[in-house]
Amino acid sequence: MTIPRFAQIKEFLIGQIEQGVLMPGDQVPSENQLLEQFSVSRMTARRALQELSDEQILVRTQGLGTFVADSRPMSSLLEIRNIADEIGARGHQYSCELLFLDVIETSPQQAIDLSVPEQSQIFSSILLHCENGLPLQYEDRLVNPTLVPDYLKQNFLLQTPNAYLSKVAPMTEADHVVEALCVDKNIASALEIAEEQPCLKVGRRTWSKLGVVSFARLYYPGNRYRLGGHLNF
Amino acid sequence: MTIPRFAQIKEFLIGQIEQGVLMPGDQVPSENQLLEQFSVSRMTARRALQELSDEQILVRTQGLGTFVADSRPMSSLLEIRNIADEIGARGHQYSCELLFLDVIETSPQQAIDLSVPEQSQIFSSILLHCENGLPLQYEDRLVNPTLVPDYLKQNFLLQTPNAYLSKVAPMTEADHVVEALCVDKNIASALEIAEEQPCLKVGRRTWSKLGVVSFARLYYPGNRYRLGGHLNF
DNA sequence: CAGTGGTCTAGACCACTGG
DNA sequence: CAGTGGTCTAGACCACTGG
Repeated sequence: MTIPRFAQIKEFLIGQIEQGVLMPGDQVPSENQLLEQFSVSRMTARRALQELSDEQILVRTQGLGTFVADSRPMSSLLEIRNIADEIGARGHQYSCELLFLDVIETSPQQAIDLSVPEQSQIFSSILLHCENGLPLQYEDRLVNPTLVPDYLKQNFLLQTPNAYLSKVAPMTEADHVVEALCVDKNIASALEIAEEQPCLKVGRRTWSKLGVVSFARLYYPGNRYRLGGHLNF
Repeated sequence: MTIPRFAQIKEFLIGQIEQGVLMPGDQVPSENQLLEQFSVSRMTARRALQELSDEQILVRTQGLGTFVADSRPMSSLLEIRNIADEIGARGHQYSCELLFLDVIETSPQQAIDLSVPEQSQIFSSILLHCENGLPLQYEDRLVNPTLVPDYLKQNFLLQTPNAYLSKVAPMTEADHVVEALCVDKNIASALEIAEEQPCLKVGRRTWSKLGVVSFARLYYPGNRYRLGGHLNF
C-alpha cells in the first residue's frame, strides 16, 4: 500500500516538470544529489531516473547528466500535430479563418460523439486552416464546456484550438476514424474545391484524465493532403 | 565493447524463444536459477528478466514466476491486420479473387517504392478481397524476390499475401501513406463502384531485418470502409 | 580532474502464490 | 511451507564528459 521510494522520487520529478519548475532541456538532480535529498541508496535514486528515461520523459548521457526531454513523443502514426506547426515546418505560410464560435445544443449524434447527455449546451467552433492562402483543413469541433469553460473566450487566430486544448486539458487518449468521401456544398466552397472532389475526413475524439474533451471532424482536400505514419515493431 | 552480463542473459533467453525451446506460456528460469546458471548477482539476473518484461517479451507475476508472453502486441493505430481476419472477426464471409501474379520489370517509381535498382525483375500480385461477396479491398502489391523467392508459388486464395509474408519475412517496420482519391476505370470496375466514388488509398511499405519486403497499394471504396485507431499517451 | 551515468555484487526484508 | 518476484541497501569499479 505504501508507495515505493523510487516511485516517490519519480512523482517528485514529474511534479517539478508539470509545474514548470523543470523545463525541457533543464538538467535534473543527479543520482548522487537525489541520493542525499531522499536518503536512499544510489540504486533507488537511479531507478527513478532510469524509468523516467525509459518513459522518454528524461534523457540521460553518461558523463553529462540527466535532462528533461524536449517533448513527450507520441505514437508516430496519425500523430496529433498542430496544423499550424505542420505548415510552418514545411516552410509555408499559415493562416486561419474563424467561421463559427458559439454555444450550441447537441443533436443526438453530437451528444454521443462528445459523451454528454442529449440536448446539452456545448461549445462549437469551425475554423478554416490555410497553407500559403490555400485552404487545407476544415475543422469542425465540439468541446465539452465542463472541462474547458473558457473555450469561447480564446482568440483562435493566434492559437489553434488544438494548441489551446493541449495546454488546458492535456490529452491522455485519442480515437481516430479516417475515411474518404465527398463533402457537402458548404464545406466544399470553404475548401475551394468542387463538390465531386474526394476528401479525407479524420474524426478525432480526445480524452483527458477527466473525460472526453473534444470531438473534431477534420476535412482535407484529397488532392492537397495525405496522412503518413511510420511503425516500429 | 564487452557485452554486459544482463544483456548476455537477455540474448540467451531471446535465443531460446526464437529457437522454439521456450514457447509462449512457458515458464522461464527464475531469478535464482539464472543467478546460479550465469554466476551473477540476483540484481543482474533480475535486470535481464525485468527488461524483457518491459519489452513485453516476458510476463512476470509475483509468487508465480516469469513466462513467455503470448505474442508481441503491435501499435494499435493503423495496425497491420489481415483483411481476411478482419472480415471474419465481423462474422462476415471472406472471399478473394486473384487478378494478377507474375514477374514484372520495375518502372522508376516502383523501383523507388521497393528500394531496388531500376529495371529489376520483381514479383507483382493483384488481388480483390471481398466481404459477403462485395469487393472491399483492391490489393496491388510489389514484392522483393530476393527476400521472398517463393512468392509466386503460393496459393493466395488459401492464404493472403499479408499472412504469407508475415510468416516468411517477419515485419520489423512499416510505413503508411493514407489519401483520398478517385481511382482509375480498371480499379473502379473491379471494386464495382462508379469512377466518381471517392476511395481510400493506403500505401504501405513493410520492412524485415533484411530490407524492404513489400510495397502494397490498398484501395477501399470510401462508402464501405473506414480506418480506425486508438492512441494512449 | 571531479562529477556523471552504466554495470555489478552480496546481502536483506517483504508480499504474494501454490501445495 | 518453499519458491517466486518487488524493493532496497551500501558498497565497488568503470567509461565518459567537461573544464
